Amino acid sequence: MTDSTNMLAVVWQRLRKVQPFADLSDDRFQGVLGGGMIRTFTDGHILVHQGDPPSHMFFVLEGQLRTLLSNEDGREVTLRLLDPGVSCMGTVLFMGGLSPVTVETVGEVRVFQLPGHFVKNLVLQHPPFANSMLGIIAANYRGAIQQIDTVTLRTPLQRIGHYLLVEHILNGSDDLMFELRFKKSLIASHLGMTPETLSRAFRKMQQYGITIDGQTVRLKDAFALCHFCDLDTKECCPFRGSKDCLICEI
Amino acid sequence: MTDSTNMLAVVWQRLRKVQPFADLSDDRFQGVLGGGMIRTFTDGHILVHQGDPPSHMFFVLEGQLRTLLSNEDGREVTLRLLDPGVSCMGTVLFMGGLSPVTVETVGEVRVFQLPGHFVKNLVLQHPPFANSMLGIIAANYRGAIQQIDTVTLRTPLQRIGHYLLVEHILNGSDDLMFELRFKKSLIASHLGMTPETLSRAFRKMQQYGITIDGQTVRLKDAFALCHFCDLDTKECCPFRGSKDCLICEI
DNA sequence: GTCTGTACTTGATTCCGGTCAAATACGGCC
DNA sequence: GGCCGTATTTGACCGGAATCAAGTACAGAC
Repeated sequence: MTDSTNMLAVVWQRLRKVQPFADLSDDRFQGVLGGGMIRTFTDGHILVHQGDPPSHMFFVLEGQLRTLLSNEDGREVTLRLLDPGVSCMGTVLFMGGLSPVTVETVGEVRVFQLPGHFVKNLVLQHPPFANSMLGIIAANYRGAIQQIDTVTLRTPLQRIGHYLLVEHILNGSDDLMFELRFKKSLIASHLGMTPETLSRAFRKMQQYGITIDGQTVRLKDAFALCHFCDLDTKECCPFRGSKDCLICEI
Repeated sequence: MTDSTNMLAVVWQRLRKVQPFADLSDDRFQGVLGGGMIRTFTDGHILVHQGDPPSHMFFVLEGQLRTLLSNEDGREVTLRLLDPGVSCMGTVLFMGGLSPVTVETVGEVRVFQLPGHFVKNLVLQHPPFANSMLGIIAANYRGAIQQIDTVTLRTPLQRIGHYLLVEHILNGSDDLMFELRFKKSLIASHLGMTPETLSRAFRKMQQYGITIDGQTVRLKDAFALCHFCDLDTKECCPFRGSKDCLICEI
């Protein structure tokens, strides 16, 4: 088996079942694989600069990416933190104009990149694919709205509580202990605060029965984070409406 | 001519040439009109509550709408301010789940509302429509990203400068005087600050040769707002790259 | 093991924007 | 014109997060 067949097998395995490819026929998916390429980058590599014309849609195969905004004096906000199976720049392709975001690797990363015109053609030729793309973009939009909510309407403590809650739910919420997926400085940047503030807020969370040690988060009980729940998150909570949840009670 | 024919004429005139309808055939557009309905609301009416399941996509015919987020203690951020010809809730339909935003009238408003399932069907049946929807959603997403940039990376003064610049460009940028489209408290809410801070910042703008008197904005010269330009906005600037622009020079 | 660089924590200080309160301007109405 | 309600402005004050500055923990190189 050649190296490139090996790689393709990896892509297949990673991307076959995720949006926007899940609804494609095997044939068409094969065509997609042929239309794109696999690339590997080292830590801190910039895949797209703010202001570049968008050329590709990227799918994370291994490692992590982040999308971010920055201003002239070097301050930055992290918009999204991407794990394997997740895509970026798909939206930007349809915005017209230049990319408002920068895409940067976090550690060593392997991505699958698909040319923009390829994605656009697929949208026009294959309605279910267009539908998937709509779903992806809409989901990203929801994330952006969530972030606006977070940075404008919540205190640092609430932001972190909410972030931990979402992570906990993503993690299956069956364990009272889980690992932070990203290093703290990135989380701080995502939540629109400095690492110092994040650190202090983590300490304060002990009052709520939540302790953070390194990358490990420990919860006193399954409902420790309920205090930070909101309508949006409640929808995804496996204990939704449980009598033990103080918030859901109300 | 009956009243309802009159109304339909208004809708036709307002919506025929705007996205996502511009690319539809007259026949299909007629079908769209038949599938939706026209409604009128008074000031402060809530069309959609945060947490409602999204049911319709709305198009402003006359008046203004705003979309907003709010938290438990009544603080709110305005996400978008909609003038006639603009739509909302289109994105939310494709997000799945409940609406993260509230939609509220600003003054008396006439809207055209199209059922969600109607929009979704059209997307599946008519690829160019799907493409338009992608464009709309992507544009909204760009707006959201712009807003994150604004509230996290810019000072109040910069936010307002940028806001005025965009308004100026939308206005055609041929006049050194233009009117604010929205009342100041709404603008403040959109920019993530209090009316007091907005007021003080307006005053400071005099240093840059920009005076605000009531709803009227006066610029010292055509380049007074260049100080607040960014890459994204530069793309839309009619004087882009002009030698007279201090910023573009660099 | 030490050394080194990075990430994180902790403390002291500063400053910006929010809050509260009061004054003022403005538009609609009679 | 005068009156009233709302929007905006202005001022005084306060609090919380950023900043600056050390100090600490930790992983990796050797």
